[in-house]
Amino acid sequence: MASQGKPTINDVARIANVSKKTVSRVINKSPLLSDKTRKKVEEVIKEIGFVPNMQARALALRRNFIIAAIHDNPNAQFLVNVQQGILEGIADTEFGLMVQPVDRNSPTVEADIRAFLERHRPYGVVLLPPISERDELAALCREFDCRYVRMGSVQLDDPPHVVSSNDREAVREAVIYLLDKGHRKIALIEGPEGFTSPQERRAGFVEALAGADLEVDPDLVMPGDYTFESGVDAAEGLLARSTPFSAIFASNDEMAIGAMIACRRSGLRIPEDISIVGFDDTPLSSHVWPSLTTVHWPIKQMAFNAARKIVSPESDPIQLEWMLPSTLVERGSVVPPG
Amino acid sequence: MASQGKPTINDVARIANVSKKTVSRVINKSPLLSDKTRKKVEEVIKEIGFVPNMQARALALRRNFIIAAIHDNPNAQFLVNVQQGILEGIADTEFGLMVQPVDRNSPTVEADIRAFLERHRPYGVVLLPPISERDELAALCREFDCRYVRMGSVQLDDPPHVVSSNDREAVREAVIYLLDKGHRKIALIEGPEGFTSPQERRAGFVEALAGADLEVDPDLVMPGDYTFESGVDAAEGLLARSTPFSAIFASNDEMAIGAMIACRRSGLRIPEDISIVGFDDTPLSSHVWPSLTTVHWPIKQMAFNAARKIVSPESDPIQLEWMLPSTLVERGSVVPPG
DNA sequence: ATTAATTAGGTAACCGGTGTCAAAAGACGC
DNA sequence: GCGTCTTTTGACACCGGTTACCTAATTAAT
Repeated sequence: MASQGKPTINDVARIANVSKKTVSRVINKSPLLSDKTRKKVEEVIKEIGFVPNMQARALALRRNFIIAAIHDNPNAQFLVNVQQGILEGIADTEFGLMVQPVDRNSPTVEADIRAFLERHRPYGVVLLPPISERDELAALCREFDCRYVRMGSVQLDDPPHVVSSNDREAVREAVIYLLDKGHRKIALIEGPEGFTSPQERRAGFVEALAGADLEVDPDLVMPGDYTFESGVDAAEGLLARSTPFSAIFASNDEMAIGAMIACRRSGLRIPEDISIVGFDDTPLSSHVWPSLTTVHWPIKQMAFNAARKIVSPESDPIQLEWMLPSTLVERGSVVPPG
Repeated sequence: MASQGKPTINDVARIANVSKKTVSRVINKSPLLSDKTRKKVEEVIKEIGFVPNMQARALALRRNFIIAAIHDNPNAQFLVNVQQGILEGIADTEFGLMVQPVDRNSPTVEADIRAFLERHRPYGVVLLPPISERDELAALCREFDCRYVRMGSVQLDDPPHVVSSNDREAVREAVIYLLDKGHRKIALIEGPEGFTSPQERRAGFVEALAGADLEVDPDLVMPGDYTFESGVDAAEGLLARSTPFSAIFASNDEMAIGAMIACRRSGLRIPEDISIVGFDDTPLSSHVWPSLTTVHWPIKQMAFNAARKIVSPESDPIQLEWMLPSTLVERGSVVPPG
């Protein structure tokens, strides 16, 4: 039977001696249906192992059961966390997850995404940072009558469609934590330019120093691009400048770990000589030695919320927060200076 | 126009003053069609921005354009590599990628996967290791008339459906490399039991030693489960046993890096006191200090080949290899002993 | 020129579900 | 027992494509 093609709604209708529509009502749990017929049909369904065909349903309903995650972020851990979050968010539904990476630098990004949406017409889209910041993509989703949620590190001005984290505040707290430990000369390794998340993180850094009546020393600020290597380079750059510092705040964990390694190569001990704080709380951060004190970025929870927002927009029993706090995770890479 | 619902094949037919079927022929590049009509229809298509509806096509063709990656491997880098490989493999097609993680330990894995296949009926499935080793899953795919390719580290007995790497041979070479450097006491940190990939890697290890007339010292073999922590534990265990050794082969990079850290905590220098070789060639392996000499596992290429095999089973211009070599990448974690 | 072989294009049914609306069945009041 | 109201069910068209089959128009062959 299985190999003879899967049974269809027509088979069920014929065997149960009812109309297609009645079977349709049963599988859609329509309330206007007598218990007797419902039971009868359900038995037939179970007996012949009928499973409704999604493709047909998608055509008739003019909507499918697919959520797409569109991203341009090559970081593996980030991506996997997001995927897990979304998958948990749709776990009790009929939805499935598609992934579509795009190249942020390609001149055809927009066309590529359009082609993807045209082809697969996902019911909903989760736009991942940093490309989620582009308003054109949101417009594209609207054009395709496609629900969308943008994940970001900043309050994008697209109210019902945003799930964000409060990076600025979290960085502020992290730097205040360093200040409380007694650090006064704190270096900053920044993220790539042109995106809001590094900006927010920088803003938090600046605010924290300002709160302690300190100014940002340009000699203690180094650019980076969120890669391990850039963290190494940045730390080496800082060390070369010979402006003393006792702590580093790196805008993400990878760079923080790169910085740790660069410091160690220069004969400095972590945390005795240099304290380091990262951002993201990747698994790696607890694996390095010493383990990295870092800001937990609730990316998985954000992705979960984004997915819930798409699959059950209003009536979700869980009260979902659209602005999630990032929180400091104290580990072993910070001690008082000196 | 865009918001008024997307144009359909009927719109094209009406405007171009031809039948639906003719339009269908155009979009399917049917050869039995005059250039004149083709051009006329193509113009209309372009003009009104018609894009064929996949859902409808899927229903009529009784097949959709989705490849699913089913996996139970939580390793982020692995997963992302595989996804990238598959995506590159389908890049010039109309296919999209769905991901479906499963819990290998759940008693309902099989039912879960069945539900997934029933719901989404993907055209093809790439089964990722280690769960790809389970023959029941292959049977499931066959039951659903679903193309499938199993990725593995060993020649599974399912000929046209397997893409594998030659782990055993690669490990053999890696250990011979250590032997050539002069190491005689080489420890092994194994992967989790019950899967073939660690077995293959172990077999390669044993073969290499045998080739040098050496026997495996049980004191120098430690179990692991491919996690960082287990690498730390294993190395500590080895060190505690006080059977001397000058090199470690770890069955994957994470454990190798865990072992590096454990050794260093014990005051041993890498590579001066202990040489270490890993397996996988994750990005991390070139980021640690010293960088890790490791076996490159061509997982991305395997995934690419798997995808090609699904989307163009016979006629692929590229001659695809189904057994890919893993090759040694020499970096900084190995020196002669003593 | 006539017929046969090709080629171009159209018609209608179908893929497997869903919406609309009306008919049938049951419940209720008198 | 009859009409009315409500609940349950079915007929039918439709979603947007495809296949199978058929006809009309060319072209080639005799």
